[in-house]
Amino acid sequence: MSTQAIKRSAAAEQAVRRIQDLVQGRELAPGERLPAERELARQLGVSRSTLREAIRALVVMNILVSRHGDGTYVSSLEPELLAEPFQFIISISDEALLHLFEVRMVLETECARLAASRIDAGEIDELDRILQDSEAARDDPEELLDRDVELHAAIVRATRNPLLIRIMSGVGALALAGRTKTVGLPGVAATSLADHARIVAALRSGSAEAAGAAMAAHLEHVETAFASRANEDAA
Amino acid sequence: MSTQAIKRSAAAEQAVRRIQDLVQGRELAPGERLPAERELARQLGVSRSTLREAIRALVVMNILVSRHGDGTYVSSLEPELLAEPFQFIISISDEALLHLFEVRMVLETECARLAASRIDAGEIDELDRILQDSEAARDDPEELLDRDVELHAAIVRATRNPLLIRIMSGVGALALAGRTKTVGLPGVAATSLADHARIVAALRSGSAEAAGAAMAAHLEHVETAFASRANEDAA
DNA sequence: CGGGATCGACTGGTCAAACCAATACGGCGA
DNA sequence: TCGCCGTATTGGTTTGACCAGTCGATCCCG
Repeated sequence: MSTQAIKRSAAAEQAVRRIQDLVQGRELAPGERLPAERELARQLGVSRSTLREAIRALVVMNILVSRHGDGTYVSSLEPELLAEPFQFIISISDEALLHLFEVRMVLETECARLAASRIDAGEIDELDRILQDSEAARDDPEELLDRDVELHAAIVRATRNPLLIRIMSGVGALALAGRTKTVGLPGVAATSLADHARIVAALRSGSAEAAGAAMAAHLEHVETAFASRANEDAA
Repeated sequence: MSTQAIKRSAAAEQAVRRIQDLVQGRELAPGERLPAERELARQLGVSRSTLREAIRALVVMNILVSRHGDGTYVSSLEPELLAEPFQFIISISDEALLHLFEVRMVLETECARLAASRIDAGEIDELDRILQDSEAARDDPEELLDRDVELHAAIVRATRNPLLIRIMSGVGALALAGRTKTVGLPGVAATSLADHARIVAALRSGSAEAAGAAMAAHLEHVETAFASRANEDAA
């Protein structure tokens, strides 16, 4: 490890950058162990406290992993892991519910398309199981909502795209707030069950077009149901 | 601020989560000032060192901003700002970059479709201006990159969907890291100029289909250019 | 001789108290 | 009124101590 003393000011910031560069430059490989804090602090010419601030920052970003009593290691650096904190960016927003349907329409239909060509047998089995559970919970709105969320999440996962999964889980968190308002509407539950079955069938057939269309239709059903209820409320 | 003592173990981790929740729940607004470290540490029931680790982590993620001698503030929370630290992800692996292309393909083509039906004359003028500036900067990669980003951002804004704009500005910040790898490739600049002109023309005509197709074609060009470079590197 | 319990060295986690350094702000003087 | 300066306040860094897990070698017992 190439290490040079760090000037006293902005020491923590520079320590972060230094370590990050070592990781980025592959001088520290995924899974590799860092020197002990006391030793690394000495090498970098900063105090242990300052170094710990730097390490903590990188741990929170899932670039490093600290194991109490053992040591600090470079994480696997899987995109899935590194993308995790990214979700925060979207979950910040709150004025979003109005435009949520549009975003879901864009993202989820395309997710369904991608999933159609990548989903494997095991995942299709999982979708079938969720459908069965949904049927069984036909009269339990709470349970139905959970299965709803589970189904959509499983489809997104089948895209195998970590970034997309992160973005959708952010959007999904927002969607949850909206869904609690729509699931209770008369007829929506039954319609959604049928829609979901159609989506899964399309995924099984492997047709991207059919899967996308089925998802789009589903979202449209929910949206119109929500819109009409909003109108009734206004009346 | 609602604060409760934190159990001694995993104190730093919990302090991060606590503050993050306050920000996410808007109990701490963008630009708002946090209590002084010594005071906040007392409120959270942790030592100042531990609290500083938490604060440092959030500073590195651009969620907080510390000003020496002044105080610690919540950042503007602009998506571009929050996404910046995660450019690291893209630079780490080409795999992540491919995921990013996929996400852009999904989102930006749909943005172009939406924009086609909502864009107004003033925005089209702006796009024309950007195109002209791009032409003028044909031989200045730096400038060309800026205009590239500007054009894509303008199209996204034309969707008039705040949530979509938010998500895309996060994705756009990530894309920045990738674009620096692609802009310099021979032929890409010229191809992109032509692609951009075609996209703007489609938007002017108001055809959602044409706009989406033009955007999809553009992204595909860039992706294949990158993929072929990656192959050359491997050879 | 084999295997399990034990102990100690090492590692990260937390705390405390002090001092440095930059900023804000109020009072003072020109 | 304007500008300077001092002081209180705030973040930045350091040091040293102790707590709390983990690992591995050693020791003892069966």
